Amino acid sequence: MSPQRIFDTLSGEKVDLVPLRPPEVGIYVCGPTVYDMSHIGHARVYVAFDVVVRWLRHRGYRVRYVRNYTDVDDKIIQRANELHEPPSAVSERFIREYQIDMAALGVRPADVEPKVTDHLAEILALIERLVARGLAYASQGDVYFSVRAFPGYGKLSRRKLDDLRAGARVEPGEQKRDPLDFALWKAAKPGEPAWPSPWGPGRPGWHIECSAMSEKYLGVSFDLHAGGKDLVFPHHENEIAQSEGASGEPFARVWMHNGFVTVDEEKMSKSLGNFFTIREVTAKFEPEALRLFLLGTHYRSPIAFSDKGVAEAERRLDYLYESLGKADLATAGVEPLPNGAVEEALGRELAAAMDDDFNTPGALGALSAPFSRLNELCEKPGKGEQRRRSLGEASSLAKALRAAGALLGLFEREPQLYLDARRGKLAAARGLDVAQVERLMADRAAARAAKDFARADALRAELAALGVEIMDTPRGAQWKVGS
RNA sequence: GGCGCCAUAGCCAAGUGGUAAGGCAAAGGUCUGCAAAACCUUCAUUCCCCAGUUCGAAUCUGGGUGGCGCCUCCA
Repeated sequence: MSPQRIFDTLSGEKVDLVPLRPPEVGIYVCGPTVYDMSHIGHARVYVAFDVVVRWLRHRGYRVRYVRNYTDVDDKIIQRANELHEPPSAVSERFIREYQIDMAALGVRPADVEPKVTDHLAEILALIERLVARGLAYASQGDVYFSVRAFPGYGKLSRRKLDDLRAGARVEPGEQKRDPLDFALWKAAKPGEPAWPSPWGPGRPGWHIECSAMSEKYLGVSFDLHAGGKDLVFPHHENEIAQSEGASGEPFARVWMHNGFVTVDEEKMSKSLGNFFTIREVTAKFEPEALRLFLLGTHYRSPIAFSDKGVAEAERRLDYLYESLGKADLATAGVEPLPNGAVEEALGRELAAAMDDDFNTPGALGALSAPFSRLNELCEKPGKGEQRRRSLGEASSLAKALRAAGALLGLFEREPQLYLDARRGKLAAARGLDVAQVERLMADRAAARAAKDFARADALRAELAALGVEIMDTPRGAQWKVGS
């Protein structure tokens, strides 16, 4: 088997995945800070790495996937104050909302989803190790990491300490020895959530949690660490400093970072205010269409979010489900043939794309020809023995396509359920009276049976005015709501 | 200012040395009572510009232009 290629931020090139303890692969993905609804940028990360995990498992790796929740943080506290709620109520609510969004997008839960608030002991132990090794120091209830004491600092983001100096920020009231130093532990101000520590009551800094929790669940050294590109510096750089500083061992072997979602050529972000929540988009479009849209661009490239783009993905998704639904009807009770050249090509092209740094656009491209073939077989199966062979091939092809889809987290639903739900939603959006449509459809069927084509066409026009498209099939007329 | 990324058809988007995947849109066709859907065909002698390396470059090197990102919370 050819090796899995992955672009590694640390080395700056594509590398072979060489697991530390094959066939196990440990992956840590930085999860959300739960203080608000998730936006499309979050959708992108978690869809991207959901596909990575699905693919690695398909390749036979035993993946241990850890994705945390940051449930203590300045922004959560601020939000809690605005809402006059305890911070824990805010974080718990947005964890639930996040889970709803992820489920809608077909993002499977990780194997371990640790929360910061459940890992104070591990975090405090790690900070103490850093202090003991001379890499961290306490200062008036805070504890800081001493960046200049860790020789490898900057290796992930390719920065020199002296270049960083100019931009380093010092918050008012901070007691750093060096502007580059960052907080491991923050002394609590009155009214803030706090845990006891050797340095007084306080809470963890942002970066230390990932070092502590990845070590607990994946070990000091592990295979893959991932997140959005914006985490390279300082978050992931700081994690390396903390983890390697404390252990003296290498931290994550390979680092993966996904590109941004942009709107009007700019990064989608909270501070710019140009973000769309996942919930807003999935109210308008099929959640799965958003997933398909996201997978249409390689995970490392920027992707320009637009309604137009998602709408196009949604039409494509309709096609995929309609094709599979057609195949289900046509091949009911048909014995599938053994896999042939089309299935073989599909598997090969899919693997070639995915093995090369998870090239999902390439993988989607590999689906096109087989779907065309599937439609051809189902619509024109021929007669007699020819028909048996056509439908047998269609049956095995549909199976192969579903398996391919499952690797990408696509078209896993029953086509008929998808199509019914979709039609219902579109009909409701248009305020269509489904009973009336069915009545007109029945009238038209009667007119057609009586060869009264003038009346049939008049009824078609009437339905078209309502936004209904008619499809005459060998099994009778079908209808759908035009988009 | 420092560091990094990107530029492929009307639109979206793969492809990182061997002669431009795929999707959308568009045009023609097959099928159909007429349609729709589906299927078939057509659709970049060319990959931002200039120079270079090479038998050969969208792919490598140098220069330019344009855009974006990180350096501060961010996925």
